[in-house]
Amino acid sequence: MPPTDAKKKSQPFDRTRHDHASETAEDYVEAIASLIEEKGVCRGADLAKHFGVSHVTVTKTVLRLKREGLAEAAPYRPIHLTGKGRRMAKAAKRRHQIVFAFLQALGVSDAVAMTDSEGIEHHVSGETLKAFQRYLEARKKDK
Amino acid sequence: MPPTDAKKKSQPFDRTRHDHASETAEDYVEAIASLIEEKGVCRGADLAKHFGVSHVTVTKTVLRLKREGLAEAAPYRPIHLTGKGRRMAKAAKRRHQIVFAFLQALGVSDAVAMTDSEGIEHHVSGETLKAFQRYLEARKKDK
DNA sequence: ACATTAGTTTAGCCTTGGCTAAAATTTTGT
DNA sequence: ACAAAATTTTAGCCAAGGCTAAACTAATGT
Repeated sequence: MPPTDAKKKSQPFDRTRHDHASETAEDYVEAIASLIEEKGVCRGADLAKHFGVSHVTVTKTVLRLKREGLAEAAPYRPIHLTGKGRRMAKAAKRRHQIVFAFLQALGVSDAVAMTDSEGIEHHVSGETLKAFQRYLEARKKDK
Repeated sequence: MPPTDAKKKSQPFDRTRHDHASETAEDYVEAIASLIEEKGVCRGADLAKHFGVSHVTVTKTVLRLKREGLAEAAPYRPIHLTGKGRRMAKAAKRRHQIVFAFLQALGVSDAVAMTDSEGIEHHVSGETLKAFQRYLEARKKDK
C-alpha cells in the first residue's frame, strides 16, 4: 500500500514541486497580457527578449500554455490569451503590484523592489497579501 | 553574427535555472543542519520525510550537494555538511527566521507565516531583508 | 515577383528534480 | 551467527526549462 513514502501528507513542501510549473505559466501570461497592452500584439520574439531566453524556449513554453488552455496561437502567428489566461494574468498583475508597492512603502529602492517582487509574488498566500494591503492602507492614512 | 538572441551575456545557464538549483541546495543544507542539531545525525530517509519526496530523489540531490562541495557522505552513511555547507545553512536559517518573524509581526498567522516564509526567503535581497529588520526593530520599540 | 531578411518551428541534447522497481548494504532480533 | 528488516543506491523513465543548429514560413524591399 505505501507507494513509497512521498505522499504521506507532506504539507510543508508540497507547493515547491507542482507550483513551479504554474509560476512559469503565471509569468508568461502576465508578460503576454502586458505586451499585448503596450504593443498591440505579442510575438514569441518579444517574450524571448522579455525573459532573456531563446525563442526556442519560448516556443516550447507557449506550447505548454496552449495545452493548459491559457493561450492560443496558430503557427507563425502572434500569441493570444484565452479567457482563463486573461483571468490568470489579471490576478498575477494585481498580486505583483501589491507586493511591489508594499516593498516600496517599506523603503526598498524601486529597482530592488522590482526584482524582489518578481520573485516573491508567487509565494505570497492570500492571507499575507492581505497583511501587505493592510500595511499599505495604514501608511496611506498616516501620510 | 547574432547566434540566436538569448546570448546577450547569458552563459550556458541563465538565472532562473541556476537560481532554482541553489534554492534547492539552500533548502537541503538548512534541513540537514537542523536535523543534525535535533537528532544528532542526518540520514537520507529523514530528508525524504522532511521534504515529502522519495528517498531516491534525496540520494540524487545529495549527490549534487557533494559535487558542489556542500555536503559529504560515504555510501550508506549519514550526511554531513562541509564548512561551506554549514555557512550556507547558517545564512539561510538567519534569513528564514527574519522573514518568518517579519510576517508574524505584520499579523500573519503562524502557520501561514511558516509556509510563506519558506517560499519567500529565496527571493529576498539583502536590501529587502534590511527593510524587514528595520520594521522589526521599530515594532520592538513601539511595544 | 522574388530574393533577402526576420520570425518560428523542429530536431536533438542537457540538467534538475520527480518517481518506481530492483539490487546492495547495513542493522537487528533471536 | 544469520535471516529478516530497514536503509541506501542503481537503473531507467518522465516533464519542465534551457540551449544550438537547421529547416521552414512570412514579410519586405527593390
